[in-house]
Amino acid sequence: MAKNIPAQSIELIAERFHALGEPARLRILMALQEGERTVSDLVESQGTSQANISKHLQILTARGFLKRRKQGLNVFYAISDKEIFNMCSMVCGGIRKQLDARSKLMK
Amino acid sequence: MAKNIPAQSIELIAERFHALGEPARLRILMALQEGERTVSDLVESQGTSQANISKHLQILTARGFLKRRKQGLNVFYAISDKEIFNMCSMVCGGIRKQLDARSKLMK
DNA sequence: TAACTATATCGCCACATGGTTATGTTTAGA
DNA sequence: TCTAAACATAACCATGTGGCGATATAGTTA
Repeated sequence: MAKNIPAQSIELIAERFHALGEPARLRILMALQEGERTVSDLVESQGTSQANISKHLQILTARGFLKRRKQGLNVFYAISDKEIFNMCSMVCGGIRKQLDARSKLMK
Repeated sequence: MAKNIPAQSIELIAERFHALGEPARLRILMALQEGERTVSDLVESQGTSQANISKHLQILTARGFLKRRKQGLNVFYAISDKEIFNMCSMVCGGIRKQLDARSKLMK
């Protein structure tokens, strides 16, 4: 399946996981799950500074998770790789398994 | 699919992605793909310090990716959640798509 | 052109993190 | 019990990173 991943690619893969390993960025992705949003929209819904949102959007875009569309004064961001959510589901499954195993040990 | 993820879980998901967002840890996972290994095995194959390997193993274990088995003086680590590799495959797919899109722009 | 709005970027600071060396702990064997 | 081996943990340092406020830039409108 995921065999024989060239050593060089490891860095690229890590970069992507790293980009997803930040609650603030995951929250942005969740917000975008329902459709494209402007920076201002996100600033409002996430309750953090505009500079902060822009920085996170920049990272997610550079890693290929988001796409940018400029329209007048606004910039719309949208999910460009929906696989993200499958990955989140997998992670959730793992967490569930881990919690189950832990609660069995506690019995 | 991955809808309605409670806000509280976001932190847990991020923790897991974060654990995978480190080349050194990904390399350990790749090495374990072929079966369980002792800490010494990994120290040798990864070419870094034993303390460093142990620290990474601790993180991967705490996040539920690895399991530990002690035998005499040795400690064997093994993959406990094979979904990791599916996730890596997804990420690789994303990278490929991104590179393709980029090379088309360069034509 | 001037003023305003939306976004990007910069400079800074506090904190997290990866790596190293040194030390502790556990287990096996003499 | 003493020593040595395998691993874990602590202490430390250098670097990376998330957050903020301030500022620059681009596009709109008057």
